[in-house]
Amino acid sequence: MTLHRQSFIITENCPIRDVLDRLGDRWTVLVLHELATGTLRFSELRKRIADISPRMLAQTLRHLEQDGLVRREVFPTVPPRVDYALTAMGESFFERVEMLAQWAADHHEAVKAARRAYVAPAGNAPK
Amino acid sequence: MTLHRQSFIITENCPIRDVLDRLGDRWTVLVLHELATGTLRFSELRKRIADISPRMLAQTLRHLEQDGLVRREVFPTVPPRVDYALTAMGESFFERVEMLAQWAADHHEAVKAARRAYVAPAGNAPK
DNA sequence: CCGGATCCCTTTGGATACTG
DNA sequence: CAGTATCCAAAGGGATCCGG
Repeated sequence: MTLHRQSFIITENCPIRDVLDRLGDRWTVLVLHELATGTLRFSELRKRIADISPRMLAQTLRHLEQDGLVRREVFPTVPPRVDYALTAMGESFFERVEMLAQWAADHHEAVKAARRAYVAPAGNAPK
Repeated sequence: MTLHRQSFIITENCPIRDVLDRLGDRWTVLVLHELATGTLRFSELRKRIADISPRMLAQTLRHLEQDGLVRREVFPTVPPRVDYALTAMGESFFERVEMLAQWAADHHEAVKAARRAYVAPAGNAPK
């Protein structure tokens, strides 16, 4: 999500953006969800998420690591082994995300009902 | 965010996805933030968000309306006037989003510090 | 086993033009 | 005023190959 100059809330380093940009991509929440269950290796994460490509898994983990939400530990064995785990900050972040997920679960039926009941406003097409 | 078959958490109608897909786009949170201050007209929203295009504002509002988070009221006057306001569900949703934003504000410095301190793992480039 | 580099297709969203 | 239609550029992300 590239940010744009000149907006009410989007300033150069708006904290809200810094968080939401991460939630916006397709995999971050899933990775956090899996790591919340405990330390996992790269290949274990791949198995659990199943349809994530190694490229996106690595990228997602790099971002989370960079932000201090995930800790990466390398074992110089052969074959190599790399462990990933949530940091304390990662856990506290995930708590909030879970609360949002809880809201979603609680209101999912209401949202789906609203979608079914919805009728589009009469559009005014040009031409 | 197109969902893919066969994943641990991503099922056909995963509630988490239903929520996060909305948070992921660029404008939803901003629109919610503005509407949280009270009822607004289309053009008022445009002024407040400033760099949103009419296309994206309309699209974002349609989505929110469809999900039952925003109520749309048309006045058949001339010139036309359309009001937008959060529904009760929209307000309760925004509460959670704000809690996430609060976390972001609280930890923004820590995250930025982590980013500065971060050194990329020794890459293994081909060739 | 871990994960970077490259290629390429798909989706998102900005700019512009137009209508009821 | 309140939108919709169309076109197009940029970003996201999958597939594949490769090297430590």
